[in-house]
Amino acid sequence: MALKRRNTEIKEGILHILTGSKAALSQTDVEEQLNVPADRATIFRTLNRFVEDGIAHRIVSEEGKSYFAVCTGKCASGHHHDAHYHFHCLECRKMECMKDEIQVKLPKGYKLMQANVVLTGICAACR
Amino acid sequence: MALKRRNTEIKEGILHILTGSKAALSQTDVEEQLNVPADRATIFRTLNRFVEDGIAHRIVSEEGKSYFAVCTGKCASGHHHDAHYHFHCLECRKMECMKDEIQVKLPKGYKLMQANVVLTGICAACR
DNA sequence: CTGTGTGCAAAGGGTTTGCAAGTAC
DNA sequence: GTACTTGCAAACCCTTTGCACACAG
Repeated sequence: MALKRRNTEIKEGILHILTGSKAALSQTDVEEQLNVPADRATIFRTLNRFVEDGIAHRIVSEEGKSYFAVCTGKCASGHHHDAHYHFHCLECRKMECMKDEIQVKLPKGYKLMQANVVLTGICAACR
Repeated sequence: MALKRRNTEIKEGILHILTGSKAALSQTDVEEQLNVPADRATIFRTLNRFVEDGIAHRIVSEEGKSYFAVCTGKCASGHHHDAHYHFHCLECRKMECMKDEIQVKLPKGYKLMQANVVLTGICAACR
């Protein structure tokens, strides 16, 4: 079972940033946008806690960096429906969450637990 | 334009390993399977060169690690068709290349250049 | 008061680079 | 001989952890 959570300024600040952002944000992004001073480790732990608690989901870019975005409705703790895909723009570096989910037809016997789908290219705004 | 390539034992050894493997391999995997002694940096550069030259493609796992696999036919230098998806087994840690390609319907104006699709779970062999 | 949250500092792990020596052609 | 390759060593970047103190409930 999960630990109890407390409300703190930092947590709410981070959540507010995530909620207000259309794109998924890296830890560094969050760090820069946060107006409350906070340690790297704190942000790291907070983001991970959000993922654990089903508040946000993590996307790993093709560069190996983690990005975070608030979950849209369907996510529950430990059971994410984040099979929607993401678009990472090489120009503006934004990691956008796309609405559509990918359709996967896994062979027999395979148990799917998570999906990490990142498309890379140039977004509409940058062309 | 690309540099000229030379044939060396290390390069051929690495290529042989990749060709003979059904799963995509990490740099460490290659390092362990290589019978010729080779430096980390060399393997790193060789793998990257393979990707540049269109011989192999790179897949980044949900953990941020890179995996490499030989391209299947359609890949050309700088223009990969690696939109097929990959399955990363949490049990045996294998990164399998699946044959099917994902279908993506990108919004207008988006230019797709690369895809990194990794599904995570338990593979058939591990259940 | 109890246990979660935070900061500081340091380690970890994979990736990347500079430079000089080695070697394919 | 030229220029691509390799090894060594070190740097890099993001991520992660230990520990002691701060603070919400």
